Amino acid sequence: MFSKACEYGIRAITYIALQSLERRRVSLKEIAEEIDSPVAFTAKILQQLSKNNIVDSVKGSAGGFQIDKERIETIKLSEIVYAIDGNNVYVGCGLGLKKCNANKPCPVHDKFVKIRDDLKLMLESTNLYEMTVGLEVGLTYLKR
Amino acid sequence: MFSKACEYGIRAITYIALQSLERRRVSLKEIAEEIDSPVAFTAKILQQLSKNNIVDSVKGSAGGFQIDKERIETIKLSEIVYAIDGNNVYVGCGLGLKKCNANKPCPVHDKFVKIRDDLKLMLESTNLYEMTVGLEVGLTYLKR
DNA sequence: CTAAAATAGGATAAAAATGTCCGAATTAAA
DNA sequence: TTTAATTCGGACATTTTTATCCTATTTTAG
Repeated sequence: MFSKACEYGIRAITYIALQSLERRRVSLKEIAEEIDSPVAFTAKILQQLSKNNIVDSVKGSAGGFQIDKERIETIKLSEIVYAIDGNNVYVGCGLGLKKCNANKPCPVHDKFVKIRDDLKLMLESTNLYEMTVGLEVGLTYLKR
Repeated sequence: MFSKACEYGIRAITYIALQSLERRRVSLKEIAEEIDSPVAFTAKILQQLSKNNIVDSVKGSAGGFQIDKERIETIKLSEIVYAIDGNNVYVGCGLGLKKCNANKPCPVHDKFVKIRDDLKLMLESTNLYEMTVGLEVGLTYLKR
């Protein structure tokens, strides 16, 4: 559904959000360990998310990544996905047609629109805070 | 959502089905033209679909691809997708975790399960015949 | 001021997906 | 029986995605 980069990105941001709730700034190394992802690759993804103002990065010793506590509830899963995978998830024909739309639809246009709309709605209505809730109490996980 | 190979595959099979309704066997060349796909790559995909008994291939002059008329209504979109992309679409965590399940779920497990189940249901309940219906009357398209 | 710890970012490498080429095998028709 | 039209299948090429490496830069602490 998403690229590997996007999967790592979501997991990374979720972990950062969890720690940011307690005002802990976390290092790339810690993030990669906690979400079980390749360090350098994760760095690239976080750079991109930083440029898109989803996460704040601080250079230097004692630097790392964090998210404004107030923003954790307002950042939507859709924004993270968009920052990494662009609008590939939403746009584009299920059968790969360039100009598939309601006027000139592919044979499964309507059925795909339904699925995509549901996905879009889900991503847009899921915020970062919800994603952290289960983690604290060991109900949900970010690795394995 | 699907790989390019799978997109071409679905379009190819749909075109073959459309022609098979009138007992026309079609060549690779014709298929690739009608669905606007790379010829040699489409050949590989059709080989695979042929091995999975979704399409019949006939070698030699006047050879080509066709589907038993009776099977067109029973072949499901899900079978085509499975033959090319395997169960990637259904299985696997949205965030890329190896062992994500109801017991040890990722933070968005339930929400993804919902989307995936809907997609699965859609693919399993869509047969090849429905996909050809609009094509004959110019309501749906397989290229552009 | 220096050293250590961290992110930034360019260059490169490896792997996977996509796409091409060509000869072999098969079949129908001339 | 030869030729032409076709699929089959292996090898190769290209592009994209994933991943690594290394140096530069920034910042804190001593």
